[in-house]
Amino acid sequence: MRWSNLFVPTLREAPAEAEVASHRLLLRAGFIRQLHSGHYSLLPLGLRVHDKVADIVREEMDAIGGQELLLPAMHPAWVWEQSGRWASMGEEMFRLTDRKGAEVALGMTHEEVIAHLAREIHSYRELPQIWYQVQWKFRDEPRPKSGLLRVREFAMKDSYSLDIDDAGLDRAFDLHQGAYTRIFERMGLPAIAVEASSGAMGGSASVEFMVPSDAGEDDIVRCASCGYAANVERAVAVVAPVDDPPGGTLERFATPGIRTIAALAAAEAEAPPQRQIKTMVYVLDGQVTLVLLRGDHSLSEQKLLDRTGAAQARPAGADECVAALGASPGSLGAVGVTDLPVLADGALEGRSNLTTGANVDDFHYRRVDIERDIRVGEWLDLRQVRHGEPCTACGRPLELLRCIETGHIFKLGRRYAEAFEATVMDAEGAARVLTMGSYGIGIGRAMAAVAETYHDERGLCWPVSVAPYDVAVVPLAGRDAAVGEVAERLYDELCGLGTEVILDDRDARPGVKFSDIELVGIPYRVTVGPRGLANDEVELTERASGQTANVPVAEAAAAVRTARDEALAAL
RNA sequence: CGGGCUGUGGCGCAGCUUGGUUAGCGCGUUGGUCUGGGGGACCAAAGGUCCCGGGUUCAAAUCCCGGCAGCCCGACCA
Repeated sequence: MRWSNLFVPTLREAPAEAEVASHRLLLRAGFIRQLHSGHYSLLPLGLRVHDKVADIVREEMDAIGGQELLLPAMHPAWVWEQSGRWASMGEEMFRLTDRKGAEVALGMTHEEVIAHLAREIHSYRELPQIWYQVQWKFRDEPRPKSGLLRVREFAMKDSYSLDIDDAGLDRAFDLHQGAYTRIFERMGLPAIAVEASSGAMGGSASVEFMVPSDAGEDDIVRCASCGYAANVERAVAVVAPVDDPPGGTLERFATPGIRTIAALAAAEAEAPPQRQIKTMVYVLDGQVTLVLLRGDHSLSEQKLLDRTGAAQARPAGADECVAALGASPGSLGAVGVTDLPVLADGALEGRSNLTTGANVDDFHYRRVDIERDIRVGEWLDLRQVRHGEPCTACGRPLELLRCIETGHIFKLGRRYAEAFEATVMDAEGAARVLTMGSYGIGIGRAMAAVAETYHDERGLCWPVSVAPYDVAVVPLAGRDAAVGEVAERLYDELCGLGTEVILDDRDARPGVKFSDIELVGIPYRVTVGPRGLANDEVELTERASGQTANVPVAEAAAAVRTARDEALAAL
């Protein structure tokens, strides 16, 4: 490809709305353009990277026996009604009505469609199956952001395993875990497989693939010494015991104007945060519920959902607190509460001589013994793990890492197959409901994660496996015709060797060409100039390291090919 | 959904507080001359519903009301 024919609208300055590196650079380098919040056009270079990512995914899916298919992006409402998700999905699903008045939706995932298709399997002899597609998903995200990282329409590779029993599902799950590990390795992404919550999907196992990045939206916990890794939604850590001095009888005392844990700790020597009870009022599926944590701990809402099985949780409003407990946030507590469910985090178990709100504005209780004074309905793990807390497996400090979720695999079980009556005959002639797994990778998000991982102050630095082109040949022609001829010859030679090459044939100054090529992030640059040609040499520069070597013209193409192949093999 | 910020040529911005020349600057774009190994110089030119609608006023990019869009934080989110 000649640069002069290529549509690469590079920008010298990043548009003001772009904040994170991948967003800024993909815009500046002419890979993407926004049409609308959360909807991006992939320009020629962007599409090439996107395709390369998708092709790596396809190769590894094929390698574990996956079969590619393509399902509709638009679904009739009835398939979602059949699984019960038409009602439960809420506003995240784009819904519309066709000319006949029929309700339809844009698919945000395809479990239903797969389960419906799976009815065509009748015998255990036809199992197992792994079906996958690279299809556009539509999700009406409340807040699209960060370029390609969080959008409302995006390509996802989603695969689904169909098995007759749990052992088969386990096998399919393990195959996917292996495939995902190879996929991210090949893209150069240092993805960490972590235990995760399966969230609204349910299921017995759930692993997320997380790429560390400040641009991410998820936190994981990792133990560098034993390898334990989990999403904070699920992570556990050792809680160092707190020494409670001997207490005594419960006592109410005035705390005028004190509304926060910190303010109470400042006012009361006997009430440091770890000796307070934090009382949070939540509405779980419509039921007002008290959630108790140690004062210095914070609640993980996902844990609350997972542990209680509630579909929805939201903090109660101030008015709801007053209605339920008679006081406003800041003076709330669970002492004496008998008419509301009380959930408490395990870190509070056995504690005494604590301080908490008295359910009267501007009053707290001291010397609370949690077993004696509070009727705890259930003890649950609800707290969010903090950086540096000891690992439960090996005792070493855990690290908290911000990450981009690039893949998620989980076992669905029989929920969807049951809803669609996807059953097969087993060897004994009995009907058995299929069990399914569901496995996703966001293609565009993975691409953005690579951009987040590989860039510098000059621009993008794509790993060769996903780079839009392998090499750029840059003639510094001026009026020197020989330079142009050598560049053309090298271009042909490189194409012939199977490398993907751009010839920068623009009549532009060297600085312009170099800057653009570095911004775009082509892994190798061959510079052809009169200076080098005087010695029958060209320069070979590696984008990532900036290292340049002089190479005889006759050997240049082969040198590029070798360098590329070696880099590819190293991934 | 709550909080904050922003909408002015393709991109980055100024002008708005205190209404009043022909709406300006840098970059980019087009033509030309020179230049030719890191965004070069000079000359000439094109390019604008100042987000939209209404209002106030002799007069609105500027003030007022309403809307829309975008970004950030939070909430939410396989």
